[in-house]
Parts: sequence; C-alpha cells; structure tokens
Amino acid sequence: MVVHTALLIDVDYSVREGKTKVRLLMKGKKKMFRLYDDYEPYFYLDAPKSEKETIEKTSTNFRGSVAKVVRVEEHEIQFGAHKKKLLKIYAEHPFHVPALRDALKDYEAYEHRIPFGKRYMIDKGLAPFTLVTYERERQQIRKILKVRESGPVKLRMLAFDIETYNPHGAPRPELDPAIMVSYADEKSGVFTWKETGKKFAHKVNDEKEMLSAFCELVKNNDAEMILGYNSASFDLPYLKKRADVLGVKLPLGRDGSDFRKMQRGIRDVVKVTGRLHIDLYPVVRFLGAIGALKVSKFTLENAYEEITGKKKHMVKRLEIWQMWDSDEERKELAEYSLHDAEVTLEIGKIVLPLEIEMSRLTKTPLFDVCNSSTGQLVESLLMYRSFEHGMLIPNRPDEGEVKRREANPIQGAFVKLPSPGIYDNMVVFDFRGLYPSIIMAHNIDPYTLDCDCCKPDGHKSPTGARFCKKKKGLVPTVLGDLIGKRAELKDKLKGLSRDSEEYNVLFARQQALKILNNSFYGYLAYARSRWYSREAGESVTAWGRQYIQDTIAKAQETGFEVLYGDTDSIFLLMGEKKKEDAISFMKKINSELPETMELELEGFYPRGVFVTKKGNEKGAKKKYALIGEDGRIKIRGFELVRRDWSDAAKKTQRAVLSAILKDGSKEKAVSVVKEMVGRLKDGKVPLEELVIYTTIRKDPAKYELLSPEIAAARKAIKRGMKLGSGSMIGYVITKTGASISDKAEVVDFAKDYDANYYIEHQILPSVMKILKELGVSEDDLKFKGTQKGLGGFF
DNA sequence: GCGAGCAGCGTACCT
DNA sequence: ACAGGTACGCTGCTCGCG
Repeated sequence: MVVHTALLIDVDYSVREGKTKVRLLMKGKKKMFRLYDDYEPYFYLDAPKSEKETIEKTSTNFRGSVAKVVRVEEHEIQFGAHKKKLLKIYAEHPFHVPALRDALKDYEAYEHRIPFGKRYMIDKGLAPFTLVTYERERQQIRKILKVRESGPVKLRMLAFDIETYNPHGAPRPELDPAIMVSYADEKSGVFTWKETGKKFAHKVNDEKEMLSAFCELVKNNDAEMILGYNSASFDLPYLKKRADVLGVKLPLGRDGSDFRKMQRGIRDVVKVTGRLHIDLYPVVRFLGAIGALKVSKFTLENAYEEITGKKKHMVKRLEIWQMWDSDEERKELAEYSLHDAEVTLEIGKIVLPLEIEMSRLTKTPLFDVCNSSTGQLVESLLMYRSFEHGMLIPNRPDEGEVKRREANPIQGAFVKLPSPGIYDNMVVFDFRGLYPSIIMAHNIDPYTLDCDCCKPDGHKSPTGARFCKKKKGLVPTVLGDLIGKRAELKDKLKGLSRDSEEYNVLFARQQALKILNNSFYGYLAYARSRWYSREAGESVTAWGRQYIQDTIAKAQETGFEVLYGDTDSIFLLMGEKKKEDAISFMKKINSELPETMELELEGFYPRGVFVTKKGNEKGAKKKYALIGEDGRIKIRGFELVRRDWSDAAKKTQRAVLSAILKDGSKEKAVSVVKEMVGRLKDGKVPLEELVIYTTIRKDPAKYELLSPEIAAARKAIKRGMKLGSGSMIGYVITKTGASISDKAEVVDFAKDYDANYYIEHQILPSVMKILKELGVSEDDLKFKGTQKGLGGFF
C-alpha cells in the first residue's frame, strides 16, 4: 500500500454501479485528479431503545426501488445543555435518508438534512485546501492518515468570455450563433470564425470549430479553475445550447463531459467535472453587498473599473451584431472580447485570495463559498465545530417556524437624533467589533441561556435573559477562536512587507475572519438559522444599546456635547476641549468596560455637516459628511452615495459638500449649483450623466404599482430587451409623457431629457438640504445673475 | 372635478 | 435567503373644497 499526499479541493458524491461513492477532487503535485471513498449515510432519531428492532426492519419505497434501514445503533450525544440518548439510523444511499425519515416520522429526526459531501467532510475532519495523506488502491481511499494545513494555493486559471450574434436585442441561443470565445491565462486570445486581422485572434472555419477549439484549449492548458463572469447563467448554458443545435459535444470536463447545471436556492450554478468552474458574478455581488468591495453596479465593466480604478474598453451591447457584420468594426469587437476575458482574470486574481481563505476558514469548498450567503458560511463552521464537541447539530426550522420568527423581529440598534448644522472640531469614537465583543463578554449562546448551574446568577442581559458564567457556549467558543486568530494575524502583518506573497495571503485571511466575526450576531437572529435564539439575539442588541447609551451619558457628564451616534459610534463636539481630553475620556471608558470590549478612536474631524430630514426640521439620521484632518471627505447616506440618483445630481452634491467642508465657501457652493442648473436648462448635459439606476427585484410584469423604473423596463421589454427579476434598470426622464413614469425610458432608447425634472427633482432636492444650513434659499439658486447678500459664510 | 396630504410600495443605504 | 433602523421618491388613494 502506497502513501500519498494531495491537496483537497472539493467533495461531492456519486452512485456508481449501485454503490454510493464519495468523490474527492484533489490537486497533486502536477495534476488534479479524483479519489473515491466509501462512507455510510446516517441520521438520528429520537426514539426509545425499545423501538430499535422495529425500526431496523423499516423499509420504504423510494422512486420505484426500496430504501431500507441498514442498521441502528444507540448513541448518546450532547443535546443543547443536556445529554440525550438517540438512535443512529444508517442508510444505504444518501437519498434514502429523507425517505426513511419520512417513513419514521412518528419520531423527531436530527441531522437528516446535511448534504452528504459535507457530512463526510465534517465526520472525517477534512477541510478544503488542506493536505490529506492517505493510503489508496487505484482511485479508492483505503485510509486517511493525516490532514494538515497547507501553504498558498496555486491553481491554473483560465478566464473566458463569449460574444453572441444579437440582431434582435437579446441573443436567442437556439437561433443566434456564438461568434467569439475569448480566453486569458498567461496568454490571451480569441477564437472566432470571421477574419478580424488581429494577431491574437485564431480564425477557424465555423462556429462548430470555434467550440471545439475552445474545449481543446481548456484541455491542453489543463485549466484547473475556469473563470467567467455570469458564466453559470449565460456563457456556459449558451455554449451548450449552441453545441446541441450544431450537433457537437462540448467536452469541458476532465472526463469529456460538458457540465452539470444545478439550482442553489434561486441561483444557477454550473459544475464542470474535474475542474473548478467559478462564476465571479455572484462573488462580486456578495463582496459588494457586505461592503468588502465598493461596487455600485455589477456589470463586468463597472465592477472592473470600480475595483481596479482602471478603464475598460466598452462597446454598446445592442450593436455587437452590427460590429460582427462590418469588416471594419469586427476588429474592435475582437479587442473588446479579448479584454473581457483579461478583465475577468484580473478580477479573479483580486477576489479569489479572500474566497480561498473563506473556504479554509469555514471548511466549505471554494465552489460552494463562491455561491454561498454569510448564513451558510457561519452555519458550515458551526456544524463542523459542533460535531468536534460531540454536540448534536440542531435542525433547520420548518417554514411555519420561519414565518413565526420573521413575524416577530427583534429590536435592533440605537441611533441618536442629530441636530442639523455645520460643526467644527469633532471627535468620533466607535466600539471595536461591538456585537462580537458583547457575545464574548457575556457568553451569549442558545445553550448557555437560563442554565441550571448558575441559577439565579449569571450574565444578566437588559432584556432579563440570563447566560451561563461557568461553561463557554459553542458560539462564543468558535467566535473567540476566530477573534484570537485575527488579532494574531494583525500582529504578524505589521512585521511583513506589503508586497510579499505572505502578506497578501494573511491579509486576505484576516479579511475573511472579519467578515465571519461580524456575521455571528446576524446568524443568531436569522429566521432560518439552526442556532436561532430570539433571547440570545435580543440580548446582543440590548447590551449594545446599553453600552452606547451609557457612553453617551458619560461623555455628557464629562462635558462633551454628543451630536450623533449609530449602533456602535459616538460623535462628540470638542468645544473648548483638547485632544488629550478626548483621549483620556476614551481611556476612562475602556477601564470600565469588560475585557473583550474596547472603545476606539475613529478620528478627529475639523468640520462636519448634518442636515434635516425632508419636510421636517428634525435632523436626518444616517446622513452626514465629515472632513478629516488629512483633508479627506467622509460621506455617509447622502444621495451622492446612492446609485439611484443621477450622476449630475451626485456630482453637484459632492461639489457643494466639498466647497463647504474644504473651502468654507458658500459662494463656491452656490455657483456650482447655478452652473449645473444653467447647463441643464440649455440642454448641454450628456444623457450618461442623467441616468438613474435601480434594481428591480421582481418580474416587471408582477408589480401592481407603476414606478418610473418599471414603466421604463416594460417599454424596453416591448422593444426586445431582456429584463427580469434582478435586472439593473438605467433610465432617463425624457420630455415626452404626462407622469414621471410616462417620461421614463431605458437609457438606450432615450433621445432627450426633461431639464425641469432634473432641476426640480434631482439637483435642487439633493443640494437644498445642505445649503439650507448656510441660509441659502431655493430662489437664490434658480435665477441667473449675481445675488445680493451671499458673502462668505465662515 | 381638483389639488393637497398621506399611506404604502419599493429601493438603497448605515452600522 | 445574516440583523434591524432609516430616508425618501413615486403612485394612487382619500378628503375637503367648491
């Protein structure tokens, strides 16, 4: 028997010759390969021992064949705060588990809805990107000897993108051919079947040859990771459909198969056999949503430009077919196509290190990490750690329970109402990792709740809930490990050169840790969570409110005026106080806090703006702009950070804020607005600056109420555009129509703009709230010519 | 019949 | 398909006035 070591990449299972095999995708020194292992599916049943023999004889019909109980064992397991005796029911195939559970539904079942690949990994202590040492015979594992951490992961990446012929707007895969397939690894190029005159383009005879040339490339380059952008929903299914229509194969997989398309929740995912197919679109969306990347619009162009700060070559989507038909423009199309693949590769190189670290950390295969929500990531880690502690993994709630939980949300954070105005000299403090540190400080966990051992003592939450002081809960244990790891990493990073490979890996790791640490509270309060606890979640926020409000009170006692605060932050006016006073206040607070908690200095700000709410003299929460000592402007909540406002309005608002904060000049602020109003009136503003973007979350036909974006989308659909649930609509308010919705047109179809709308509904509302603080009225802005009494303000 | 005022829908943001 | 708190635009309804 020979001993081997290889890197674990992915795990799933298959049924071969009636036997269930766990399939492991491994990476050896040179190649990726598959290994097989045997593992017996099982689940638990809360049934008395006396039922063991009856249960052993249970069998049921499963899709025309028989699913039977293989054997039953008695098993004692930690169940919440107590131990419990359960029956462990073994089955022949993973898909027999739900069938048998249903046949035995007189008893409560546990751990019956854990994907078999995950079950195997948990039970064997395997994790992706670890080195596995094993004995094997052919491709079959005999014995796993050792699992250990691995260094940097290097997989051969190949990014690709396709162009399609689209004379009718959206391309129709059964009729419209694919015209180009571009790729990028160390080299990049384009396969196409018409002359482009470009050196990087490989011209073949027809579409069929283009498909096979691309598959050959994947095979010859031995691509281990195939990267695309929206490739699971568009490129790969499109190529497959074309291959079907043309009667050829699409051998992308290592075994010559094409791919398997599956549904993950509402999402399409595509697995290519023996390679890792990663669609970067959901990855960018995910990282954008949690704020790890600052991306406002998730097209490839926009994501690339916002992530890298570089410009991307663009063509108009609707004109691709014309470019293909024109001998002159086809060159440009080929360049665009090439660039798409290169840009996809570049995005991949930026986001994958973080995803790989997330994969290691949550012990979830990279493919799944790239298609997961934070909830699934936290759940994965907790399941793994729960098993390690010999604890039963709680069930997911049924739909009824989910509805009940959702109907009864818990109270969240405290937000202090600011007084509108322009202020000088502020200091901002925030609690470092407020919710995670509260969970740690008070041992908050579903199973430390109301423990018997501390009664009536314990950590008492402001809600009245009580948490154990003696035994650490699962959530605080796991979270504590992660927080500890992150602190260690941050220390280590200080000593490393910023462009070393080690720095990059460790930086990505601490980023992954941060994301995960901040997700535990959300998971406790998540309606579909296995570890949901209303009391625990409620206690986290209640303590949070208490800490921030206590800090506000203490700041006031110390003589600071507290202007604003949100969840974990406080904004203080320095008044006559010095920086040292602020620092000593912070130190005093910290000396009184539990050990895991800390108030940090966020920064000193020479000037800041807070505005009123619309139609109301009260201050607006979550909307402010500050200028730091380094001159950098920090803006939150204003229209200019929102994608559903036109660039023209955002640009003007930014200029106004900058004039006030940087230059302290009211005149400058006013003149910027007047200039924009003038240019709008004169019809000089280009349409691009007037586009309003918004996402539609439903099928456009399913809205009961008409809104501008829906009206625009419906009109565009009639003209052949493909817009559905999740589409980003970019529309312009044109001159034609009665209501705003009537006037709204998707930008591709807009011919003019309604200057009055943009002045009255975009520019003025976005700047008036700010200028009002300077005593400027709306009329001051609408008329050309010099105004009396608009001198400098400061 | 008409405009003001408001509720409700919907989206995006903040922490 | 991690949480809740918040602002705000647009539509379409209600209501008071004439």
